[in-house]
Amino acid sequence: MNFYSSLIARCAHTKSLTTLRTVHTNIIKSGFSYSLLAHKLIDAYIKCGYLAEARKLFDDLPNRHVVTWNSMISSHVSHGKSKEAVEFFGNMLVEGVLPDAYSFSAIFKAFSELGLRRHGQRAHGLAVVLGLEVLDGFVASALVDMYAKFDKMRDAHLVFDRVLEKDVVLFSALIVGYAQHGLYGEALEVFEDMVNRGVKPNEYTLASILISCGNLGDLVNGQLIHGLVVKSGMESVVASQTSLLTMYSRCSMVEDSIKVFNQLDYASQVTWTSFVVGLVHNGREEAAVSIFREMIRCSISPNPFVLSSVLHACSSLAMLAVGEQIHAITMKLGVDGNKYAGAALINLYGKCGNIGKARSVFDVLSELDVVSINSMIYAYAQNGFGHEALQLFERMKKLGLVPNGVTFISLLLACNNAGLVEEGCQIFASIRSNQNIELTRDHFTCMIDLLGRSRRLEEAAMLIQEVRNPDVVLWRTLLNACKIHGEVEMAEKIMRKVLELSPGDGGTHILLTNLYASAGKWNQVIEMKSTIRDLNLKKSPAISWVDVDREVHTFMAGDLSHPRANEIFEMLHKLIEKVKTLGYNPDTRFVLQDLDEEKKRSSLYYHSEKLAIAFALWKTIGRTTTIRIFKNLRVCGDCHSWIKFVSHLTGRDIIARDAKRFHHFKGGLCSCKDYW
DNA sequence: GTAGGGTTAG
Repeated sequence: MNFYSSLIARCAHTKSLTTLRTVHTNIIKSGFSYSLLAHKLIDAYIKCGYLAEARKLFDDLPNRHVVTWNSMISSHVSHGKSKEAVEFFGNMLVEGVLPDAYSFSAIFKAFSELGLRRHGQRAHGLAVVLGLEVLDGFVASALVDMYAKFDKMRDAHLVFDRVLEKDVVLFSALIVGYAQHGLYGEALEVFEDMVNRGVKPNEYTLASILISCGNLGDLVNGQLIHGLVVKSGMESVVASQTSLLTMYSRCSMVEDSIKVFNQLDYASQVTWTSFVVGLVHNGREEAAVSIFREMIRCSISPNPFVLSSVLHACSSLAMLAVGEQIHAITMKLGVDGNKYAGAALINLYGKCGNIGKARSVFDVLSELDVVSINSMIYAYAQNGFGHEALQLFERMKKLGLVPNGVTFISLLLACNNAGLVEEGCQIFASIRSNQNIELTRDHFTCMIDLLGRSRRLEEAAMLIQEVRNPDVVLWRTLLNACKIHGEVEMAEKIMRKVLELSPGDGGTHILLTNLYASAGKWNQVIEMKSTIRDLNLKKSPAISWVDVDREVHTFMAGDLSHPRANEIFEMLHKLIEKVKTLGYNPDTRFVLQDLDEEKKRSSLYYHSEKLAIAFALWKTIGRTTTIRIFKNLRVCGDCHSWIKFVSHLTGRDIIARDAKRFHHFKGGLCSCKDYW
């Protein structure tokens, strides 16, 4: 008996299941009544992680003691089998065995995991009746944790208050609860209380409290707690390090977060992830990509968090090639159906103008939610696919998902970029009647742009009246519409309004100058230019860039600085002569200087977007790849027409992303259907 | 003889 007993104990200690089974068989063979050893066997099977066998023994056991019930309950909870744990708990009550502190501390977690709120409350009542609620720290902290997970922070705090001897775990459970509900100030208050009472925080407490400081942007407390981490010797604990790093990056102290990272002996997957996320948060996209690469080199498998984050970095830099590599990694890991990674991929392809690929990512998503559909609607919107965006909105409604503010902004943008005025008006009306969506300035701006550009200027002006504090952007949107339709008088009125709001607004002066120029009012142009000079307003220069073979080349108008300028200009001249025979006629209305016709024409020829395209075509002669160019301002009308001819002439697809949207040129046509 | 809380994302 003692012999077997110690054998079982050894198996449990070394977690060797095979030996345990041999011992078990031998006990049966020896004809030994093993009911005396059964408890030990159950315990050993649990320690070896073999719950099925433990259960078999347990089911055959006569007189089951509360300790064995507890073992069955807690082992099932910790193996993620909360449903079974709840069944054990119920059966235990049916058999008339009273639960003790051990049973409660395990079972509350099962309830919260299964979302069984009423069960949890009933069990809480029983714990109160049995006098176990607040006397045992384990029970109380499990209760606090359960209520926090049920979003009942008030109940959590009430239980907490009733406990007389509060230990570090109880404090931490409440702090974590507050922090996870975004109540960082409350978390800090509890932490302060804890320190005042002389309860020493541990790594769990510190991790949560650092996150709270970070999210509050409270660098002072953050640094204080950093000191505490060092003092309590918790510096080398992965979670403390990760939270420290996150705290510094949320407080915009990137350099400090880099310092923390560089001092690590070992970084876990979560640490790498936090670091990359922090860099992206702080606009350090390139650093984020290179850290991500290092992570891969260190054989750390990336999770959807870091993939999503680094993909966002790629989209904001329009690094399509790198993004595609990461897409490949995502597929290899089999997480391309993950909604976070998927939304980031859709965003990437949308921002790089590859709507087909965005859609194919969307189609393999394993779970559709509002955000993932929003990403796809936004991608369609940016690229001028209005009808497709609207169709997706219908699908969203059919799936029973509730559209949010972002959905409506994307839909209005989609209508705007596709010139779908009536549809846009309908969407706007449905936002008005939707109780759950607040009409924001962005919604108005979009709508005013849509109406204004389709010459419904009066309606657009009426709409502005509804906005409480119309800002410069809003007025400038209307001004832009006036410019498109040559409405000088209205524009002048608006100009006065804008200058009241913001006397030195450069963009407005430039818009009005351009309007006078396109209306041929050169005297006013000269006047405006001198005002601009007096105000010392600078017009941001037009820049276009193009990514050829993973190298970015930048061009300004008439730019001779490129090392291959000769070849580029030669190519450009050839292109211009050829497209002229196809019907291209330089449109000098887009030259905003008072020059003679010939000079106006030649100033058009050297616009930055034309140079970028000529370069890309020269560099990729003989290939059929799509050319992608980017421009910091809106693409010029003459260039737009020229690019259409070039796409027809060369048979190449050209995608231009300007400050506002995408243009896909193919076979002499543009996806915007000349409406932008 | 059994038990508690943490760090990463649109």
